[in-house]
Amino acid sequence: MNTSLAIKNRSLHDQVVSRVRDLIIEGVLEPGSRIDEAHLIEELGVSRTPFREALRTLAAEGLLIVRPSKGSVVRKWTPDEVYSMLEVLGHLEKLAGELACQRATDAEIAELIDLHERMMGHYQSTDRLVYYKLNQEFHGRLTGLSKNDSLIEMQRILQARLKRIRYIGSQKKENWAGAVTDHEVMIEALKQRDGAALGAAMQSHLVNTWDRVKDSI
Amino acid sequence: MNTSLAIKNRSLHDQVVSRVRDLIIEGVLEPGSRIDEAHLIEELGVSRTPFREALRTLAAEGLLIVRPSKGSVVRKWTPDEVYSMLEVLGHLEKLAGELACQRATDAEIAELIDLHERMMGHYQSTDRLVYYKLNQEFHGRLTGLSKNDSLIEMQRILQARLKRIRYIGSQKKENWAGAVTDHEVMIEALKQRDGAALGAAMQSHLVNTWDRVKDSI
DNA sequence: GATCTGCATTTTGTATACAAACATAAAAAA
DNA sequence: TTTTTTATGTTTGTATACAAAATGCAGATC
Repeated sequence: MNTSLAIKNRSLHDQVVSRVRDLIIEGVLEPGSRIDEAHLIEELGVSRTPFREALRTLAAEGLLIVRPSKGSVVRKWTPDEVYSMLEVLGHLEKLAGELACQRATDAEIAELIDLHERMMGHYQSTDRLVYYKLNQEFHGRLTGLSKNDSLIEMQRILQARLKRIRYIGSQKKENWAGAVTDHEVMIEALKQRDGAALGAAMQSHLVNTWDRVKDSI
Repeated sequence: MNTSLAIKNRSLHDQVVSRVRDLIIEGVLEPGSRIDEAHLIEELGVSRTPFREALRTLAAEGLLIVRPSKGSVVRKWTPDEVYSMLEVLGHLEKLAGELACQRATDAEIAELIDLHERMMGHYQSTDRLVYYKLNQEFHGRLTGLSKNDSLIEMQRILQARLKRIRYIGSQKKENWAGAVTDHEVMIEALKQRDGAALGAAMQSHLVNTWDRVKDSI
């Protein structure tokens, strides 16, 4: 019943939060749909108290909305909201790119280049899901190289909110090719430690993301 | 007992969250100190369940840390963390300034100028606390003119985390004068709708903030 | 047929009880 | 004296019970 909750050394709260977060991000719980407390606590094998605490955490992360006395619903983003998130995320990743060029070690850059190569492999073999997952990791890791914890945190929150939408946007073939081109430019700038170029590339990558996803929201 | 919790049309959760948030921001609950559940529950006149849900929300906002089985503590920022927050906030407010110049109406700009004038009045009369409060409002309102909800939200989170620290940093007289000069530059750029200048001014304002606060962390 | 009203059912919100983990301090051993 | 052990009280975590609110539906009314 509570099979996958058996990870040790993590509080029950954290486990419930990440379980439900995954259900939202993966689309098992559809945007706009109501959270069925009774059903989910049964499924997760926890009682209402920790489950509801987890809902509060997820609401603060922006993944769902708690409507007083009317239950919680999975948050559904309007096109305007998606645009605003991409606008901010693009700006944040621009900063991340600039800082990464200043602060990353050569080894860290090499690792990221390696990750990029692996992504290219999955692009060649049209392994969409693996590419998508590595792409999330790529953006997270690159932001990590900024060595700025607040930046990393804000990027992670926005990335989590956008995950579903980006997944949908990655499903058209021509979109994918465009994203890959963007990444090539980013990697080139990172190799040269050209902060301005990397920042600009990351920002325009997210502007392009809007073009790719806007029709599927 | 639960006197000030009597605001209508707000869920108990929201009321507890904002009450405790205020206690943290105002420094009644000191950074690093443990949250005395029993005591605060008594004080607020609520039971543990909604109180603990509120703690989860505040933890997600970054104002406190829940240590499993060891209680919650008011989050205490390291100098590095404060620097990282200011680095991000400066960058976000730079974007806000640029967007505000594009998207704000003339009336909105006039209102902000009016707020600025009022701040100057309180600067003249060395009314530090009022100035400080209006200053928070100024930054919030200016960010609001970006018309970007995600940006507004991220700015608010960071501003809440930094509130105490900025208050401390505003206590030296020469610091205050510097901040006022920054604001003059910002208002001038806003009047001209010069996005680049306003963005740069806002960013450098936050860089200067670091200089003002760094010794009092 | 459409809308309203009242009741039963379901769902949500809060309080409380119990169990588990932790902290403290006194007693025992080294 | 110092360290370890054990006992005790306190705090935290979770489950559950009860109260309040919302929802759905049947019958009444227009």
